[in-house]
Amino acid sequence: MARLPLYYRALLEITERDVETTSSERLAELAGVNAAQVRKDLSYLGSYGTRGVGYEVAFLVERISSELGLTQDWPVAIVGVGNLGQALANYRGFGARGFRVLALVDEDPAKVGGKVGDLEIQALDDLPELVRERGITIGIVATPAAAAQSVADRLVAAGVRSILNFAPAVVAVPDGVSLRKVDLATELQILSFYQSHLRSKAKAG
Amino acid sequence: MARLPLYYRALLEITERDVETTSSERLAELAGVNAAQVRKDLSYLGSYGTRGVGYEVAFLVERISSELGLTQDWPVAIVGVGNLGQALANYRGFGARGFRVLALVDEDPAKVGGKVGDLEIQALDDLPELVRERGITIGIVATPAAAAQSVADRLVAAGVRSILNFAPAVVAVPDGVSLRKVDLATELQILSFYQSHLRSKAKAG
DNA sequence: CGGTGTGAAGCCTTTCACAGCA
DNA sequence: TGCTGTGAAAGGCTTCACACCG
Repeated sequence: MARLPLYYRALLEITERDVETTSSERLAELAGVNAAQVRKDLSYLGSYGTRGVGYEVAFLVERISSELGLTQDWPVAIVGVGNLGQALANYRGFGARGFRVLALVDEDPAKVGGKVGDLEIQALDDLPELVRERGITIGIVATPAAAAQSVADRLVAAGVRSILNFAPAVVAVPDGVSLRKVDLATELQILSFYQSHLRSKAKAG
Repeated sequence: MARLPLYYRALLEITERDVETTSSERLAELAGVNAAQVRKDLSYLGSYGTRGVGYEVAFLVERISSELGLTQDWPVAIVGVGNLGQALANYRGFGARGFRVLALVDEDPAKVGGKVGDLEIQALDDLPELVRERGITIGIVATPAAAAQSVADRLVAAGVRSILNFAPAVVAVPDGVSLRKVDLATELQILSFYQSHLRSKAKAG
């Protein structure tokens, strides 16, 4: 369920305010969705609310953490150390929630051996070894479009089962591998579309 | 229509191969969607296909460009010049399609006056002036979560009607303003969810 | 009372299937 | 014959509305 991370964030916010209990309505507001939807989503995890009262914040945080698999660390490899790859490597938002960038890989021999923070950039051929030794479970593709499919193939071959693709290209993966994409140019084009048509309400996708 | 950018990209790929005509099936493959969907989407722009033959590539590129508003330049301002903001400022993928980063803004006085590439970082208070003078139409929010809402408010107040939010926070905007969000931590959490549940097929969202 | 849990309705998107035209 | 354009069916997701319980 793609909304769990939203609820998770909302609950953390509530926690910071030392509130012990919350309602679906309050959660809905913080997550920017409908209250009935919150209840339906949460009921999918089990009946953890108290009628007339609401949900116990601490318990729910625990429950969602476990559902999202945030109780353990997930070693991440970034392939393609250009502008974007470097920024992602330095981005603090990842480490905060158990995602640790433990490998940087680039095709360009001139970049191999260089460092970003504490991490050394390694060659594409080292991927299988890196995945094995560092327990990499998630691969981030931050290469140009042309390289994306072949990089994804090599990640899969190395044993990675989750891929986040930033390259502006359609990538195919075998069954059993999860793929998500973030396409910056597409996002801007969608905004441009709405701007041209003077409509309102681009969905926050 | 959120799939137009995909078709656009697919068509550009086809153009590079000097192919003059293409079918919905071929487009579907390149865009990673269903063929019937391609036809339905394109028919929404008008009946530009030839039965028994397919679509004329050059014409369709033209038509979609105009629909997406890519025939003109869109000046962009980036607010928040941390790791991510800097990377976005340097990212070539934007400029390629008419999105020009013409302003960098940061709240931190220590950063104001600094440079990223040719652009000088300016103060938040300069936003209205920047928007007016440089014709900014799109604002990119690359601040920490806590600042996101207030930055968005200031962008809107300055006259910006399209916002792309990278901060991990829910942001509200008035009617008439388009908002899209890109949440890196959420994407990873969704992958983590699928990984924990050993399922396949995370939708490429 | 107040707020959850949930069947049912409603809405929107995707897919099918095929008529119709070059 | 081949591929588009599109009505109709299917499916999925969201919202409503309310029974039920603390």
